[in-house]
Amino acid sequence: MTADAQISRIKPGKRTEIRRENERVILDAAEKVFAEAGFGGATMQLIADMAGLPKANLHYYFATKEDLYRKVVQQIFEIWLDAAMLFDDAPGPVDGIGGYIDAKMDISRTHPSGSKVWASEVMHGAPVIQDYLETTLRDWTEGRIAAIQRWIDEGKMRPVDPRHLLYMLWATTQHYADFGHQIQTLNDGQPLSDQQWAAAKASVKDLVLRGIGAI
Amino acid sequence: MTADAQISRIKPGKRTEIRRENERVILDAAEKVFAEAGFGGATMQLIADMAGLPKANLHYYFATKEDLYRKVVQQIFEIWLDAAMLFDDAPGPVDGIGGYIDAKMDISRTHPSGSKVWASEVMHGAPVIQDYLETTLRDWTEGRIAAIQRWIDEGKMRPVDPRHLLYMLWATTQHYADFGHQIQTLNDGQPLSDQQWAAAKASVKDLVLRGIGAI
DNA sequence: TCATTTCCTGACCGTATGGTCAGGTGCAAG
DNA sequence: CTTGCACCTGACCATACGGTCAGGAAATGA
Repeated sequence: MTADAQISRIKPGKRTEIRRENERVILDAAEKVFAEAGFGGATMQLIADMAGLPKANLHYYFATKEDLYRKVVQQIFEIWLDAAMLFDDAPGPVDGIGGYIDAKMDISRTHPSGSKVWASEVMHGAPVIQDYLETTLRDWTEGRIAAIQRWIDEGKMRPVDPRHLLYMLWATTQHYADFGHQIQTLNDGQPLSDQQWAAAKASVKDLVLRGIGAI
Repeated sequence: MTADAQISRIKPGKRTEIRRENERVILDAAEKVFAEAGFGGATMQLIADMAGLPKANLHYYFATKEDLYRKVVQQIFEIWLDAAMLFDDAPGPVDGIGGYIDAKMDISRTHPSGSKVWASEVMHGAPVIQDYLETTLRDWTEGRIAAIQRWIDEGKMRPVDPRHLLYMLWATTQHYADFGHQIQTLNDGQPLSDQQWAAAKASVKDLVLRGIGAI
């Protein structure tokens, strides 16, 4: 590797700027379209229109529709994992589980499309991210189960099945993204306001933390 | 209307028998295919193959793909509503909510495809069943909220937000169908056994009923 | 038996989709 | 200025899909 190559990599020129920006625009558009129409219902033309680019340009950055979809799902998976950090350093379930609920509820509000794409992917048998489920997600889950079991052993919460508790956390928090349209319809067609979101978070935390006897 | 017409309607011949049976076969196949591939990913050919019928025969019974899909979704909606009966006659939250959880968990096990089609439909903005959401589901929800509020007023459970409690019930029970593949993967690739299903039901009921202070 | 209705289906059609490609445009290094 | 490379795109192609239809098979009632 030459000094020139290093310099050109350190200083990103207009070229790499364009690539980065266009990939971001396309991925954002794709996430929305995949969430709204599903993989089969989404078309490259729809994504191109939403991204404001010609269809052929999409194929310049992403070889196939599957390739683009795979990138979208991977992007979501990383957001999930980042939120999971909250669990780690907490001294007990109130901070750990409570903080995790807060983080996941925030993601459901800020990244509803991502959550829907993930849900759709899993519902269809996880054809793209099966390996992630079997490695990263499984490892993460086992670690969290151990943490919860530790809290139980320390008497910080009731002896509940950690696995089903995790499922409840996932289900409840993601429901506000995946079924957001249903919730909005039952809210007189209006999206939840800031206050309503706060109330939702408080309700979920209250119900769960009471359920596990942490408060 | 003539007497003949009445008689022929009372006594179903082989004709109506054939129609009923074929419609059932097609609807069952369609439910599976729609659940596995989504509306856009499902093809009439796939449904026909799974039903063991020529594609043209599907169009004899169901005019369009949308028509077939609509019937599938309506079929699921009726199952949901039937399960909701459990709520009505219960004297308190332990029977009412506990029974509702039992019923919905059973449906998640016996009708996973239906649950997935419903979830997919809602995630995509409920293009087909929006009117159901705004009428039947809204009315049912308001009625259940009133029932829960009554239990709260009678001191049979803690004062929780009934609406978010309902969302938690839906989310948690349907999660076992919609995310069944993920749960199976985290269960060493094996479907939940009878005992594991019983444990799941017990965990959900325990967590929820403790959370609302009913036990 | 005959007439009528329902049921069935192979072959076909128009369209929309994912993907390709040749030929551009414009930036940047030498 | 020249060269090279990344970027861009209108036009095109093969395929697969939803849906149609003509014509036949089977059931039913008179």
